[in-house]
Amino acid sequence: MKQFLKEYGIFEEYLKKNGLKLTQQRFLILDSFLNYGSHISAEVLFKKTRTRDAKIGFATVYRTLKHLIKCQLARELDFGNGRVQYEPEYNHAHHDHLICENCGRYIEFLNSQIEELQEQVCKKYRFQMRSHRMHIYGICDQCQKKER
Amino acid sequence: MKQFLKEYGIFEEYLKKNGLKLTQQRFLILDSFLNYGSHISAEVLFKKTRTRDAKIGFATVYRTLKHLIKCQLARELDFGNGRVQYEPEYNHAHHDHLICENCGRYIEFLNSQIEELQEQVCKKYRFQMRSHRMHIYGICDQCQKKER
DNA sequence: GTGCATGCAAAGGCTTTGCATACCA
DNA sequence: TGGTATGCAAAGCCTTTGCATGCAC
Repeated sequence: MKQFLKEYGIFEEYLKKNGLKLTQQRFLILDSFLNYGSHISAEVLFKKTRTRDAKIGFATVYRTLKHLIKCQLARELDFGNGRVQYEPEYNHAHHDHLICENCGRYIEFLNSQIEELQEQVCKKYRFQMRSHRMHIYGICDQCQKKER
Repeated sequence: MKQFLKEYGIFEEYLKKNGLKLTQQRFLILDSFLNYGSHISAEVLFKKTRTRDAKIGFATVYRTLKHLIKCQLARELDFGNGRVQYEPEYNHAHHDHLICENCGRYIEFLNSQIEELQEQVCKKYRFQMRSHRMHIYGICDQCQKKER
């Protein structure tokens, strides 16, 4: 629990502000989440956390994730495979995803020209953008090589 | 059942090719789907079809939708609200969506520059694109006006 | 007639909720 | 001490599957 001090601080502040309690479980889940370092499903996060606290429950993981989203430490991602993924949001700039339909790998990318064009589109439709997601589905480089 | 002759033809051919049967229900569901003219959920499609055939079942709607996707008459869309939406694919060029988080309205748009940049991104990562989705979430013009 | 299709209901998978107990403040 | 948090299990929601009956071919 040495790194991610800022994130802990944000979570602590959020909990205090909302009259919520600073429990071991909540910080254990946050820590597992941040240490995973990539998109993670609630199930995997549950399992990861369980290796450190054998009694943790599924419901606690889901409830904690909701809090992490509220204080913008986490972000929800739905790749349309029936289970929501979560990824760290703090200190993690906006980006889009290439999703390999073969191995399930996610590649993050950011293209400022696309971002700018998105804003232009919104202007044209007088649409007030709050967030946006771009998902490109296909086959990644490594899987293409394997197929040959 | 006068319009959409081409779509009926495509479905018929698909069914025959795969040794499937041309049932009333299947064509009734296809017709309700095409006549709806916009993104539709399985539940709404079920209800729409039910007004024409009081005995139609949920499972038949889902099973038929799977076939419509296979023969590319329909396309699945997941806006991350827990239920999948379906939209006509035949004669309906690729486009992206602005999704109003207030009223739920979907606005379709297409920006060829964005499309081109997406291909460039894929090239850079040697990623073989199969499909892509861009969803912009926010508040639509009409809802902004109402808020004032 | 044969075999796929249907409709019903039950089961699945993921997520949320209810409730008694535990624990932070 | 008082009230929120937890863990368990049950319930919810959307979708799929199993099965007996029905219907297309």
